[in-house]
Amino acid sequence: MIREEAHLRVDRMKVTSLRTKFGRVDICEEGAKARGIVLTNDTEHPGDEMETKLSKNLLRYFEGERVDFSRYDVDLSGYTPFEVKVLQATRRIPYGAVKSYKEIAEEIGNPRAYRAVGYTLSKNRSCVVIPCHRVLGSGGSLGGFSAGIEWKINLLKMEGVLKDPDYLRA
DNA sequence: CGGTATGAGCTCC
DNA sequence: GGAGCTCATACCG
Repeated sequence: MIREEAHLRVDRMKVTSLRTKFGRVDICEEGAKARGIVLTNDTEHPGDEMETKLSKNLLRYFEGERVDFSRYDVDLSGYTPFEVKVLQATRRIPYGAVKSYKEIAEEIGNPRAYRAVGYTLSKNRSCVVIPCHRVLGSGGSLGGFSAGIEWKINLLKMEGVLKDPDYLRA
């Protein structure tokens, strides 16, 4: 019984890679639910790209289109209640906008947990759909990014948030 | 810049 | 079940 359920899950699982101008992006979907979006520092590409609604919209996004991912279903299993609140608050940041770690902490009713907010975002499995690149330090500093700070800079520049000289003073 | 306060989660005993 | 550690922070001098 457990085996059959596991099998069904595997059948519903789609994994593919997208070629973007910033590097390869790996995505994993289960049914209509985003399970993981990984920004890699890899330029090589395994081959065919599977077409799904999410992959098509991600490609549009990486081409510079203003795509809203806030209605996509995202897998939040395995996260603690605190982490879920952080990730949901982060999801509500619109395209081209930013918030600070502290503002996220305040929004979820735990104003001094700004440091824990950063730690939580470092564990975000679904980049872009949960736009953790839109969370910066409170003075406008970049903060960190687990996929590499270049990704954060590129995405923010693409969304029109950062002008070129801005990231020189990280 | 450097130090300190700070909270969530994890590991070890 | 707590001490001790790690973090993508904030804020002050």
